[in-house]
Amino acid sequence: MYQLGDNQNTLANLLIMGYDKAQIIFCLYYLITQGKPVEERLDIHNSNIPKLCRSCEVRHKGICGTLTATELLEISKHTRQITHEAGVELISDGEPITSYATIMHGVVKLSKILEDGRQQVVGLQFSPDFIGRLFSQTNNYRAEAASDVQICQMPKKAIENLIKANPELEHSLLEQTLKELDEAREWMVTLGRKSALEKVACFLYLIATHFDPAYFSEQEKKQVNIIFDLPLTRADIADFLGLTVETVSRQFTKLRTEKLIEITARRHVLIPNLDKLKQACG
Amino acid sequence: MYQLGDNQNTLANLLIMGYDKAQIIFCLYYLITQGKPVEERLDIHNSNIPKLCRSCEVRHKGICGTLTATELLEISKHTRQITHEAGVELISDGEPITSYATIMHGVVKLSKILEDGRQQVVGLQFSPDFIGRLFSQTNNYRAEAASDVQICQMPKKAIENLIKANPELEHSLLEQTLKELDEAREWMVTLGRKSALEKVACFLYLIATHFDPAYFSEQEKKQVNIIFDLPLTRADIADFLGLTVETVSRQFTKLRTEKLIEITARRHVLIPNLDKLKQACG
DNA sequence: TCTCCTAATTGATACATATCAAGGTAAATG
DNA sequence: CATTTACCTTGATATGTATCAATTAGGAGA
Repeated sequence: MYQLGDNQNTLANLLIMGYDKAQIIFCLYYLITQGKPVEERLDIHNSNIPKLCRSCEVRHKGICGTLTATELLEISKHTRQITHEAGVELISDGEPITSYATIMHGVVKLSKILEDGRQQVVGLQFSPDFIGRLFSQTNNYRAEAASDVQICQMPKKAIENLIKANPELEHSLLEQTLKELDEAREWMVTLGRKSALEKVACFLYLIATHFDPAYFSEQEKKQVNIIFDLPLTRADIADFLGLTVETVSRQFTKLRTEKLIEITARRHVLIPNLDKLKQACG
Repeated sequence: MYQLGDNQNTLANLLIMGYDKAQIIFCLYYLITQGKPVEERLDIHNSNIPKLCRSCEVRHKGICGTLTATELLEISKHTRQITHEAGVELISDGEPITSYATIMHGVVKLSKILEDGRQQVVGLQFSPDFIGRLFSQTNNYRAEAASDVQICQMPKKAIENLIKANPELEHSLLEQTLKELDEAREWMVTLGRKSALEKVACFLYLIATHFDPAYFSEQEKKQVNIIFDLPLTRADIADFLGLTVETVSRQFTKLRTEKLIEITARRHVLIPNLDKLKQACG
């Protein structure tokens, strides 16, 4: 039998802060396996950076990059790093917003669904993007883990208070929002004015240049093949491009016969020449 | 012969601040017709609000709503209210950004053009929206006056300095950017997943609810017809919806035969029942 | 008021993509 | 290891929208 002890209050606070049951169970699991209070995870003697954040790859990127050590310490008291399997719903359309998150690993798919079931993917987000609609009571899209993802989640209130106190954080969020708006508008051109083949080429180009930027730029320098696993199923790709699965599949084979891509396993793609692929984007 | 006098420096400053020739000629015109220095337009004895802003309808809306009297006075030294005819290009894609603006009247069309000439309208903006891509060196879309528009223009530097000094302004801009992102994503659903008829219905619904909100809400209360002039040509509508002019035209006639709309003159539209139109949006 | 010019509509046809249907393939499960 | 299942591909056909072509309507200017 595991004794909660002082952690009981901590867990109660999680409830108040809007964490859902699954998240709290995760914390319980953490406590039991680690066998020590949550607070101890922050080691301020060793360094000014919270223990939780020290090994975090996005620590200096995204919104965390703008925070001071003190702020990071404060916010890290409320954040939880959570791993989700592909397919898990992170945000439900129309539901009240309780928390925000930063993507540490993986790809998150934002989508909207019409009453009759038609679905449109309205955005893909990668590390270190911030997910959740700021300053709103309810979500107006659905977010789902496209691949296995690791996110750093924090309660709505905590972020909102931090924003009020830190104009630099708000600036960073404005920059990300502007970037997302640019991307959304760029995608509108693809959705509205491009052929099926161009759409699929665009999608592959997007993934090739976003999925693992560090890896990509190395590859790019070497002028060799770019290899990656698609983070989406054909159905998701179709919903992103405003096409059907069948059409997406046909364009994949077309690109393959034109030697613009190679497909080994279903999701495994190799791009021999990124420039050529870019030209196929229209 | 008109003597510039002290205004010569003021005009020279306009050049430095990045105003283009047309705008400076407008200022000259203003000076000549008013016969007094630009600075006198600010009357700080009468009230704390700059004279230029006092009669402005968007004074309490958009970004101006967040400014203090002092800030308004400061910024109004650099702002110029400019009227443009429909069709005038306000922002050129790929060009350096020199100024931003708030829309006072009219509709502004944001578009992107592919090398082969295909065009996609990526946004429509109404009063009191802010136009221009913040924190970027170059524009990544084109902005054009869709109707005759009146804008309040200010140099890039002036706004950026004001943002640094005033977190509330940055918050307001973040809110608008988030709203635009919501709208862009909503439109992606329309572009990707809706039929031509639904697209046109959506467009009409959008205009009906945005064009003149004050007028609309009165009409709405009375449950009577909504009447407005379309701010776009059929070609622009087609580029907004990812369709051709012919298809747009056919859907207009279809909606007309289904009694969802009436078209008197080419651009003049009457909507007898907004709810029915909304249902046609899918 | 008339004429001209552009915008908009309408018609005929072509084509791209959707839809319906049937396999095939790789991973998951017993 | 066999079986199931979900995912993907391929084929045949249908359909919605684009394209090409002609006509009409409306507003600007003479």
